[in-house]
Amino acid sequence: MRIGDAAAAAGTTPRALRFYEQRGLLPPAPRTMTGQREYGPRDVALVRIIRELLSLGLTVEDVRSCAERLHLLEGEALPPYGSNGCTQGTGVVQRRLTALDEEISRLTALRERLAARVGTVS
Amino acid sequence: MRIGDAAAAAGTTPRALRFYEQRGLLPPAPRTMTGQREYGPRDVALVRIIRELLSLGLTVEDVRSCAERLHLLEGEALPPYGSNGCTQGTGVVQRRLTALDEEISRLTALRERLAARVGTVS
DNA sequence: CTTGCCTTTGACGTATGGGTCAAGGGTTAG
DNA sequence: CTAACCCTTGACCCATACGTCAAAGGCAAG
Repeated sequence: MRIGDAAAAAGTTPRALRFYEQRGLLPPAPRTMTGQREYGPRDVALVRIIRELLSLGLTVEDVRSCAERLHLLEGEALPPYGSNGCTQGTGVVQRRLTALDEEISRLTALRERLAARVGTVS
Repeated sequence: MRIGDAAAAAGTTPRALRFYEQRGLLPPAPRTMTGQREYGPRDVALVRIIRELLSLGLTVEDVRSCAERLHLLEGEALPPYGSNGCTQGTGVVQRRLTALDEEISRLTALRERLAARVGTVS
């Protein structure tokens, strides 16, 4: 499977896959004799996981920091998320939750101050 | 008053003042014969208002869109914010409030989905 | 063999609110 | 007059998660 098909199968673009590899979210893909990347179904599944984690608000750096754990998964089984694998152990999700809470508080306070400026017109 | 003093008086930097002027938040400052910008106390007050609006979460574009109303203020009186001047009439603040609410909702939903992934470990 | 799509790398663009030089000229105190 | 600081414009920098473009080569079908 070449990059275009793998990207489509994972619901994204070749550019994103190269980006994930460059940033260490994906292990370097094996290459054909002519230098083209080769992907298998496990890579597609891995990309799906990465994209889900990113869509949940984790940063590229967050995912990269637990990328080794993702790579360690052998066989065809994929991690059940809640119980082991990447999310637990590093605390990266906890830190993200904290950051999200802080951002929500900040925006809420901003909203209130802004609303106070314009009165209770709503 | 030249730009450095005006910026200091308004609690910011010369760069910011040039930036506001370039982006249309401030009217173009009159120049000396040698091309240096000249500011008065009213300009300083205007910059303070701009900075407060920005700190309240309005974007540069938001403030620019009501810049004319700000410029219209004559005499030494400054607007009481809540009752007239920029904030009311254009709806820009209302739109910002809506955008803030949407962002808060988005982050809150994200927070919940992320928390659900990791379980109720907290 | 050629056409046309796919892949490679590298470099630049996106939006925000300015920060940070850099080169050249103004201004003021001594 | 000169040092020391101030001002001018222009251009590049930050961080995010890629998109887009470009030049150059690979691959399968006709």
